[in-house]
Amino acid sequence: MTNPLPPKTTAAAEPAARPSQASIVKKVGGDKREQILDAALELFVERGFYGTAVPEIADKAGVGAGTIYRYFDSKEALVNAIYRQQKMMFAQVALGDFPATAPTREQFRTLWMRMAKFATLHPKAFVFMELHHHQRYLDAENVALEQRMLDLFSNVVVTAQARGDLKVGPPRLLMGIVMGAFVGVIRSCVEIDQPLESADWKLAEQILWEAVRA
Amino acid sequence: MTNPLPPKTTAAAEPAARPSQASIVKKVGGDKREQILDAALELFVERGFYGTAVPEIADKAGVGAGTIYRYFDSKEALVNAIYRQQKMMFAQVALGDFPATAPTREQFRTLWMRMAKFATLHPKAFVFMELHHHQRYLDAENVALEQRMLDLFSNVVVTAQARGDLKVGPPRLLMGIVMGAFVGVIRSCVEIDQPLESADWKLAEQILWEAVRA
Amino acid sequence: MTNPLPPKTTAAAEPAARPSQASIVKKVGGDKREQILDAALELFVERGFYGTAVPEIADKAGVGAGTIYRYFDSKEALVNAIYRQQKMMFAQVALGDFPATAPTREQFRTLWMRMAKFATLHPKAFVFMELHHHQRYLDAENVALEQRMLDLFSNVVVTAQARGDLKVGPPRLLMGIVMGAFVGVIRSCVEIDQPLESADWKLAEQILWEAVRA
Amino acid sequence: MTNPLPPKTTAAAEPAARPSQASIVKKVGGDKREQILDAALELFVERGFYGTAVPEIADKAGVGAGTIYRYFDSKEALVNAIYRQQKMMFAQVALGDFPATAPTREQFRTLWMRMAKFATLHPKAFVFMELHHHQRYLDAENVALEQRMLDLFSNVVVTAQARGDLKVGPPRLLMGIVMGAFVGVIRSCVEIDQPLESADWKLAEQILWEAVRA
DNA sequence: CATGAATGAGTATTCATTCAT
DNA sequence: CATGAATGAATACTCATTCAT
Repeated sequence: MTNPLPPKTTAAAEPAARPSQASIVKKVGGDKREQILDAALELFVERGFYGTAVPEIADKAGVGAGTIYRYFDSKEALVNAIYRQQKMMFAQVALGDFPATAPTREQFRTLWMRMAKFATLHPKAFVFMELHHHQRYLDAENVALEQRMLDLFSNVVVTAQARGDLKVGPPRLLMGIVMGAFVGVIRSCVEIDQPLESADWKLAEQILWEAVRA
Repeated sequence: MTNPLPPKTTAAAEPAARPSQASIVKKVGGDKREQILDAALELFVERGFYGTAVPEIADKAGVGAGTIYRYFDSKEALVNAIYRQQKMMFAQVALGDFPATAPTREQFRTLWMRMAKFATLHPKAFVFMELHHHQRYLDAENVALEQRMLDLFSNVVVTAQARGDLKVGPPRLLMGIVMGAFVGVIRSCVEIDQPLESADWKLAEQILWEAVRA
Repeated sequence: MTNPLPPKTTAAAEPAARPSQASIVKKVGGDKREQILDAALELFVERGFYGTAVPEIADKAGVGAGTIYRYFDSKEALVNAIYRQQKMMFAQVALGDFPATAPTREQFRTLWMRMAKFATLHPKAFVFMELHHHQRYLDAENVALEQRMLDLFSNVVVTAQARGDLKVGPPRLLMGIVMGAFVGVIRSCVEIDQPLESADWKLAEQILWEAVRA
Repeated sequence: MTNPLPPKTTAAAEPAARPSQASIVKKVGGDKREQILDAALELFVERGFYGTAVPEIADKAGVGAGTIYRYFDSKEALVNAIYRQQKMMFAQVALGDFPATAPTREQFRTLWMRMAKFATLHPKAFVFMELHHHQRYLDAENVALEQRMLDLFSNVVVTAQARGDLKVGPPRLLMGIVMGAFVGVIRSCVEIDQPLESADWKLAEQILWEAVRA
């Protein structure tokens, strides 16, 4: 036993292709970064930010602990990067090409089903965003991002109220109800680790619409 | 259904109010314990379990760091004690003397307004319970306690569905919607640190009832 | 009896020399571990196990406090590693290639002088083993190791008694006398921090032989 | 040489038995002090000085933790008090009314058997004295006490050597051998928690005498 | 006198981060 | 670039000692 811990031959002795690539070989270089983000997301969801050790993330990502600091300035920067990434992806899915001129009923359905789609594809990401909402370690940019999205949603609600399609009342209240209910639905199926049926998503949508319609 | 959660819950698990008071000044003894529980609740809500240092709790409670360990075996025991305490208090308020024979509409209103009352009086406690739901450091007793409460709520829903008063569908889904919406409402006002008006609580109740009624 | 204590002793229990050296500079890696062991040995002898703080060990070893935990799981694991190491080294020196067929007189002299040699080279190690004998924090493996060595010595005594070369009487008694006297001699010179002359070692050997010979 | 260790240097150092009892009820007051000394002796032997917590001592002694500080200034003062007490008692038994004019053989036997008697009656005390020999927390008085006893023994040896009754050689060596062997014998029976038979004590005495006689 | 609740300095241990290889 | 050994500041927890009752 000369070398008790052989120097872990990382399968691919690949020549680093620089994380910042503008084009083709997006995979190789970005791989490590993605691995880290994925591992961290999962662990942060399971154990929280302070409950997760950086070496644990490195282990799960299959990289050295020091490597994480090549891609992120600090643990805090990492959690902020995840938050930003997920929030942007969520915004893309939920609000991209939003049918601004469609009837409220259709807007509501569109939003709900898009959110449902996102949450089904990325349940961890959704829970992550919920948990890290308003945490002290979120940076200014993420706080602003959060605010902007809130405003967007708020705007939709106010507009719909103005059209007389939604119940009158504090927009915050209506949004809180709808978003809260959505999270509640997500949780109810995450807890038993079993995705919701499509029919149930539609039922939920119907229920919530009846709740907030004028 | 007068006492939904019989006091069987391991009273022995906590030293309760260990300090032996001779007689008159009953306050002094239990005070320290309460101070610690209060301070910890607040900090756990703000920074999470792992994000809160024991000496911080001690500082905020106005006691020595070592004193915490006279009342609780460990930081984990402390968070479990808080969880248990709050959950029991919530159960007391929400489910104590529950109108089991009343019409569903009234049951719903009763439950909602009681929860609203609790959340208004103890907003931190409510957020605390939400955050610590299903955390790894919750002990078996608390997991069981959580389950029992879920079953109680579930039972109410199933009964009401059987009576044809609520929409058909997975009880978990309905409960998730209602509880989620409730949490969403709480959050919408906790975030701006401003309690909800009584009228808004009633509005919210009305909205949710319309959402789930048959 | 060439290898009285085969190296079966849980090599895996300790990471041995975890640092993986490429090849040449084999020293650097194991150095830290040795430094820690040496520093700890000295301090444990001077102040005892509980009287020695881990940072003190780190200071004396010239490493960071955290580094100790890269090499040893805990303070207890450290003291056990030292005990094991010293006991094995002692066994090697004292019992390695033991003249099992030689006359008792020569066996006695051999054993005594080897022990004397060891104790002269590693006086601290000897005192360490004496002090930590039968302490609560010794692990099962070390307890077994201790027992095995006792049995070996005991066997030698019993054999010699059978040959009629030693006084009759409880082997434990004879061993206690010889080993106790040996320790007494060591102490008498450790206390004044001055090694014993070779002539005195021979005198002591002569004295003890006359004590136990038939 | 009737009283080899004149009593009470620094009588004032300890409050002795402060509790003022006129005469009859001697028990109650001094009891506590004795209980503490006894409990501490036992625990110090089992777990060492630093390994024993003051409240543990209090528990075992059946007194409050604060009470210990009524009788001893500190934990260190307590261990010193025990050491002093035991050493004095040992001196009393071993050296009281020492047969200074008797033949060396008889002196040797007397000393050995008295020590054996003491060690049989107070095995814990004996082990305690061995373990705490030369510890940093022994105060000056105890160090001096230890030295005085050593000198006494040394004197006996030198005298006997001068008479030609003992082997020539460093007195320290001879004493180390005899005292070490004695301790070895004690240990050999303490380890198996079984007192030595009277016959074995005599055998050991015979063996050691043959070892050191001229 | 006796107590034991309270304390905070001190302990073992962990972990984010750095840096030599 | 990637690594993981090394670090020391920070953490949970302990314990000698005090002091109000």
